[in-house]
Parts: sequence; C-alpha cells; structure tokens
Amino acid sequence: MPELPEVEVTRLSFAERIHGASVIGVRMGKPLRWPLGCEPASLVGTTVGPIARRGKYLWMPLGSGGLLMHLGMSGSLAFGPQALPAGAHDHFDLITTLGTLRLTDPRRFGAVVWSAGLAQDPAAKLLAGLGVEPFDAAFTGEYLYRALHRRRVAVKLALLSGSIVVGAGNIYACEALFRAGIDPRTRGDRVSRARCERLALAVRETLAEALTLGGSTLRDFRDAHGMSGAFQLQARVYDRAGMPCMVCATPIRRIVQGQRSSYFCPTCQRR
DNA sequence: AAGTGGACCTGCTAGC
DNA sequence: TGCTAGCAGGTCCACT
Repeated sequence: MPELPEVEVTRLSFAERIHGASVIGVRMGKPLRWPLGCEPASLVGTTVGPIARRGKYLWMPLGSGGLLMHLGMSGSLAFGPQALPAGAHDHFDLITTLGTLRLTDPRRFGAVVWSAGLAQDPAAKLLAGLGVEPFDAAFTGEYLYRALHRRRVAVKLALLSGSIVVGAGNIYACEALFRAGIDPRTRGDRVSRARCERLALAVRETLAEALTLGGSTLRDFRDAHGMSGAFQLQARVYDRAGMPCMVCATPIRRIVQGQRSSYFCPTCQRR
C-alpha cells in the first residue's frame, strides 16, 4: 500500500482528529523494524501536535519530542474513537483522550521511533539524506537533470533510491517513467534536460493523480469491491507484463532491476 | 562517492 | 486439494 500518496492520505485521515489529544496509554505488539527507543509509559501525559509528512515518514510531535512513523511495505494506520481488541498484526496502539491510533503491519517492516527532537538522535538519521519533496518548488526539471547527471545507475533505480526525490516507490516510478516515455534502464547521466523536464512533471502528475483519487494502488484494487474501484489510479504498465500497452498495444515487458520488478513499454519508452 | 547485494518478516498466488 | 517456490507497494546497512 504505502507510497507517498498513501502515506499522505493516511496523514490527512487522522491528523486533525488527533491534534491536541493527550496520551493515556501505549500498547506494544510484536517488535517492528526498530525499537521504540523510549519507555512506552513515558509517553503518557504528553500532547499530540500537528502531524507532518516527510517522504514516506510521518512525524507526530509529542511532548518535548515526537514519534517518527513508517508504514514499511504492509503497514497501515487507523484512528478510531475506541480501542478494538488487538489482532495478530496490530503492533502499536497510541491510546489518547480523542481515540486510539493503531499501526497494523503484517510484515513488520514498518516502524515507530521516539525522537527527542529530530536533531541528532537515531530518528534524525532516518531523514537525513532524503531527496526533495516532489511537490516542492525545488523539484524542477533542472534540479532533476543536475542530480541525475552524476548518477550512472539506471534512472529507475535513481528514482527509487529516494535520495533525489522522495515518494515514488516501485509502482509510481514505473508509471512516471511510462508517462515520460523513458526506458527504465536508461543511465541517469544519459537523460537529457528536456526529458528530465518531462520526468519531473510525470512524477508530480502521477503522485498528484493518485493522491486525488484517494491514494489506493493496485493490490488493494483487486481486493476492494464496489464503488472503491472508482478511486483507483489506473496503472498503465505496473503489473501488466505481457498485456498490450494502452497506447500502442505492444506487450508490456517485465524486467528486474535492483531485485525489484520494472514494467515498461519497449515501444513508448526509449533510452 | 556511488553502486551492489543481503537483510528484515509474513501472506498470497501460481504452478505442480 | 495440498504443498512449495516465488513474489510483494520499503529502505537500511555492510561491503566493493
């Protein structure tokens, strides 16, 4: 589920409702990717500030510090008025006066980490080195060109690394490259200025569209029923190996890059 | 510095 | 029908 649009939709779904709440309890399930980094009981009595997002991380100000949260590959956050019994995959509950925020994460690649202030503790390290936000004015074609110019890796991997621009995960990176007409294997330093302009635009458009449509992605689409189908981003290439390109009918190809699947149209996307 | 590959953990699906 | 191998939306870390 969680690439940037899903994380942002998650943030919007509970940020205002939890703002100002006081923590009255914490329940921990199985260990997540990293330890919480503080005594859970020490969070009791703190007040929740405005939730922010940086890349695919969420930041919740809490007392003198805050919690940095990540959904990993399979995580989701739910905020409800009352705490329901915890299921096998519910690994963190923040119980507050306004409701309970619950992290559910079957694969446990997600994390909730206490940070004393995002200055120099371990949580800060997680945010260091992140690229620009895709909707930030700093993310221009020229910026992308300069960043890619120093990279010899495939442009798809450069996008995925998050060190140039954050938020485009495997699905949206594939989709953005399709929109921009760029072969995912193209070396970063071989992407022209003009194509960088198109790519920057394509990344922003792809993420923005997914965001407006509610941020859902493909696997959820299959699992969802009824009207939820109307809110899905239609993938042009992702997970469509062998199926005809929606533009030119050439069969979509699947290749492996950095141990992850890439999908592209060999006709519409060029090196 | 940049690039590569392994690691973390569980659930689902295609294929035999 | 039942088992197994392979695959999955992320990203850190150690090593070259």
